[in-house]
Parts: sequence; C-alpha cells; structure tokens
Amino acid sequence: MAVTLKEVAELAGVSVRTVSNVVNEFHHVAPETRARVQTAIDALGYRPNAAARSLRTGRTGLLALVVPALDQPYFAELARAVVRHATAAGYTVVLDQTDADRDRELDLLADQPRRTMFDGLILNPLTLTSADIPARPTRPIVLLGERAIANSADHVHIDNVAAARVATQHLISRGRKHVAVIGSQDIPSGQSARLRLQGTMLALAEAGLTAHPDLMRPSNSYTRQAGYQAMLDILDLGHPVDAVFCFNDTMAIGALRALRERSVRVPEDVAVVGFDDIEEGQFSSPSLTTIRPDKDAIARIAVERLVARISGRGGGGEEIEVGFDLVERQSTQG
Amino acid sequence: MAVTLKEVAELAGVSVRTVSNVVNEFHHVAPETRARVQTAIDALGYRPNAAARSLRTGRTGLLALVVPALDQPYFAELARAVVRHATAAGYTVVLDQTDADRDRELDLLADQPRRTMFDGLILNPLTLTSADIPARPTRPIVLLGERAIANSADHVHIDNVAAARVATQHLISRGRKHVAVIGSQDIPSGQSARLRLQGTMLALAEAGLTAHPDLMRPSNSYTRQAGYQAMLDILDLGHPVDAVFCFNDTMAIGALRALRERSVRVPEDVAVVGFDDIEEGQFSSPSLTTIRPDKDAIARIAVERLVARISGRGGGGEEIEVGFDLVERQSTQG
DNA sequence: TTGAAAGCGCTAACAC
DNA sequence: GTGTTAGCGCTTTCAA
Repeated sequence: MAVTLKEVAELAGVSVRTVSNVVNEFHHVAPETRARVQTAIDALGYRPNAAARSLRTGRTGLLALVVPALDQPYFAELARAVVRHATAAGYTVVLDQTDADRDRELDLLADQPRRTMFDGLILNPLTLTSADIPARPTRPIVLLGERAIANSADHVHIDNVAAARVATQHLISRGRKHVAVIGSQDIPSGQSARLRLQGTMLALAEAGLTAHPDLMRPSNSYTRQAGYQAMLDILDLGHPVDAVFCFNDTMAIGALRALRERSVRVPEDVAVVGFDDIEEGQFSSPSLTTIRPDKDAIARIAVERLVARISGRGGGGEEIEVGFDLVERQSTQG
Repeated sequence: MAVTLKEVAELAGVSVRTVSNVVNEFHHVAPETRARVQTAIDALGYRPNAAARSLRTGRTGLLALVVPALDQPYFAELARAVVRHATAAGYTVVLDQTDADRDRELDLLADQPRRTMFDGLILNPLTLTSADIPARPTRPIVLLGERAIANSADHVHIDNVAAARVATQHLISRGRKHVAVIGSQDIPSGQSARLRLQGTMLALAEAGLTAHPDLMRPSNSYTRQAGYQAMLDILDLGHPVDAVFCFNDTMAIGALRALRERSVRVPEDVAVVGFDDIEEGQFSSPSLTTIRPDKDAIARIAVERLVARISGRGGGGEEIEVGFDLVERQSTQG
C-alpha cells in the first residue's frame, strides 16, 4: 500500500539507515548517495509514516489546544495565533472544546486514551482550579487565563487587576460617577473575574466612588446575549448610570445593543469599556473602547514554553506576565 | 517510563492478548479475568500508546480541518461545529489555517510529512480549483464551499445561486430599485462569489432591473475592513443606491459602519443583506438580515461522509447540498 | 560513511 | 476464553 523506507532503500541500492539519514537530514551522507536516494524517494512518492516515527521517538509533533468554545471571538483569535506559532515551530495543533464543562476539562487533563497523541497541552480552563492540575502530569502543560498556584504547569497571563483598574480609571477620568460592572462571578473558578472586580473596586475607591449593588451584574456566561440581558437589567433597576465596564468585549457588544434599544446614547449618556479587543469591537457602532491583552504574545510564549519543555529545557511552574493596553475608541469619547 | 500492555499483563497474570481485549472491549472476556485486568490497569495507571496503536491499525483517530483563517467568524463557527461532531464520532480534530495561501493549501493536500497523521481531511479551499485536487488522494477528502467538478472528493455546499437570488428578491420586494453588490471576484477560484453574483443578476433581471457598474464592488478579501471600504467607495461614486447585498456578513458589518459614518440610515435609506448568519449580525446596530446556511448540517455531513469513507463505506465524489434560510432582521425592515 | 538488526507498544491471526 | 507471536515502519546502536 504505502511506500516504506525499505522499498526506497531497495530501489536506491542502499540500506534503510541511509535513506533515513537522507530523510532526516542527518550526518554526512555522500552527495552522490544522497542524490540517488532522493531520486528513489521522488520516484516512489515516499512519505514517512508518522505513527511509526512517533512510536520510535516518543514524539508526535502535535500540540493540543483546549479552549471553552471556538465561536467566542477571543478564543478564535487566540487559536489562530497559537496555530500560527505552532506551525512555525514545526508543530501541528489538535483542537478541543470544553464548553466550560468541568468533566471535559478534567478528561483532557487526564490524558484520556484518544488524547494521548500530543506532546504538550495548552489549556485555557474555565471550571478548573489549581487543585485539579496534576502535580506530575505525563506531558508538559501551559495554562492560560486563570491563575495557577504552585504547580508544575507554566502559566501565561496578564495583570487582570491592573488592567481592570486602568479601564475603570479611564471611565472616571471622563467624569463618570456611576460605573456599572458586568461580568463578576461568584464561582470558585472565576479567578480572572475576581481579579478584574478587584481592580475595578480599587480604582473606584481611589476616586472616592462606591459601587452601588444595582450596578453590579454578575455573569457566568460571557456572551453577547448575557451582556445584553445584564444591561437591560441595570437600566430596569433605575439607578443612575453613566458608565459600564464589561469584563469582556462580547458582553460589551450585547450591552451596546441594549443601550441602543432603550435609546440611551453612547458615549454621551453612558460610556462603555470592554475587555479583550476582539476585532468586532472596531466595527461596532459606536466602536468599542477596550483593554487589549497582547494575544499574540500569549500565544507565542505559550508555544515557546511548551516546545522548550517538550525538548527537555525549562523547568515548568513559571508565571509569565504579558502586557496590555487601553485602546480608546468612540464608546468612551464623549 | 510509560506503562505498557506487557507490564499490565504480568501484574494481572494474563497474556497481553487478554489485556488488549479488555482495553478494547473485545470478545468475551470472563468477568473475573476482566476485573483482575482492570485492577492491574488502574493500579499501574496504564494508558494505551496511541502511536503504537496507529502503527498497527493504520488509523490515527484524527481528522484534519483546514480553513482560511480561524478569526473569520464563519470559519470559527464552522470549526466549532466540526470539532463537536468529530468528537461525538470518536475523532479528534487537527486544525490548520491557510490564510488563503495557495501553497499552504496545496501542501496540505499533498500529505506533507508532518501532516500525514490524520485519517481524513475536511478542506475549505479559497485558492484551489478542482484541477488541484488529486484524482487519487491518499486519504479521503471532503471539500466545503467551492464547487468541485468530477473528482474523488465529496463536496458539501449550499445552492449559492438560489441563496443569492432569494437575498436579492428580498431587497426588491422591499421596493428597492438600486441594489449595490459587494464581494464579486474575478479570480479563477472565486467559484462561490461567481455563483452568488449569478443569483443576484438573475433576481435583478427577473424584476426588470439592471446593475449599474458603480454599484458593483469586487472584493477578494471578505473582511469587515473590505466591506467598509467598498461601501465608502460606492457612496463616493454618487450613484443612487437604496440597497446593498454583501456576499458575507463580515463585509456587511463593515458596510453598516460606513453607512453610519456617512449618516445614511439603515434600513430607511439603504437596506443591507449579508450572507453566513454569524452571531455578530444578531447584535449589530441595526441587526443584520442575512442568508443562513445550515452550518451545523455542513459540519455534521462532512464528518459523517469522512468517517464513512475512512471505514471503507461510501464511494466519494458525491455532491451533497445543504439547505439555507433568509433571516429577516432590522437592516431590511424599513 | 554505510549496513545489519533490535525493538518502540500494540493488534490480530493462529493456536489450543 | 486465553496464550503465543509476527510484524506495522521507523530510528538508532553497534559493527564494519
């Protein structure tokens, strides 16, 4: 069926060892020999068998990327960057979605049978806590997003407290006094949300402002629909509001829609800030002011760390912080 | 290092054959034996070696999905659906992006060394024509989007002519006379674009309307930015326009933004229709009327066909047509 | 610089 | 119902 090393070797009149050397660009193969082997390879259309190679070397050349859902723009953009960097590093990406399902996330961590076929794992968990991460995983792991405390996985993240503080300060600097917050979470795993809330409260306190309970809407689902509903709820409660900070952009997009439906002007009546800087926010009406985490750096560093660990370099368990910007657009320029 | 079948067999006091039977839920293993083996498996933390299994069976359990770019919402939503269906069928998805690069698309088709590790390929080509698809590919291929003429790959698509016709008829039924079209392509591979243009012209002709050249803006890049620019261009040319049909939703989102910047009211002054029904269009201002291809069916059928072919069932080379709807939203309700 | 051969871990044909 | 064993295609140690 498929052409094997042996067949190539026979045609070229050399041993399989030599063919292998040519294929892997090893050692010093005599130019003449190399040419003869290459001719045989081309003539037969030989392709190395990846499974056999993996069995022998213990490497698959595959990295697994596990995200909650690909249709969330932030994760789609992240996945794009991870695939790009992995490809550049000679790896292929295996993709999995957890739908924020705890069992799915645990399964993936546990190296389930079908999943063993990768050399390392990049995981953006939603439901896991650091207690769930095995102390001695069979393969290197890089965690994104949530803070992981003291374990063997590397962790790439931004300073969520500082970012939320900057976002809130921006609203305050525009003279806003009644800042609503959408996206806090009271579940144990909602670490990012907790940190963003912390940064928000810090900025408010520094400005001598307080957060009215009617203006704080929790949300465990970071979707447009959730942001839309949360914004409507806030408006319905009737408490004065002149600014909204949403913990991600998709919720902010939903909030913009709710405000428009209620004929509330943005940014004149209510200023809106999001988080993530998804491309959609550049084209919303009005365009969206947001926190821009350096997604490309997150992806690049995650791949770099993983490849290093796979190659036996680097210890693991490191915390790597990536930068962020505030991007000012129309939704706060009033 | 890793625990092997043999070690499990020794601990359980049986042969590897029996352990293999237990692991693969084969044959009739005596309940008592099964229990003893299972105990040994658990005690040792045994995990089957996927590479060895693949080498033996010739199957990897991996499907490759190749799309132009994951950060385009349509492809992200499609990828999500493909991953979901593949997982349900017991397969894992390997993801690749071509960035609409012809060489990358050809590489993937050619089973490049690193890429051989999948059992089948789902490909949404942008630059390839049917001539590029090998007549006898080493693995089953399902093509999405572009029409493939007479080759061994299955092809899942919607009726682009009919869909574009429905979209245009909808605009005409709203009394619009000056329909602009954004997204035609004059490149050889722009098959979908060509069919959509055909459907549009058909509808216009049926209504006794003609398409003014100033209202036809080609675009090879289906992005928000491209739609934005194309819309500005149309407005700048000064020809009367009261409707726009964009060949995808992201361009329509860009067009909405351009119209808003120029203070053109949607739908009162200009009605807008998109294509794809990405979630973003439900939350744009105004929300976007669009053609909704049955994405879930596309993904489901693509996976089904591929799995069937991998299992030796089904011949390949089939054309499978999937349905579509017109979804009416605010952008045409004036 | 090249050849011969062992063996990675598993499945499945063949025995019993 | 279970044991024995060949061999999938490759990399790599040991020899020459």
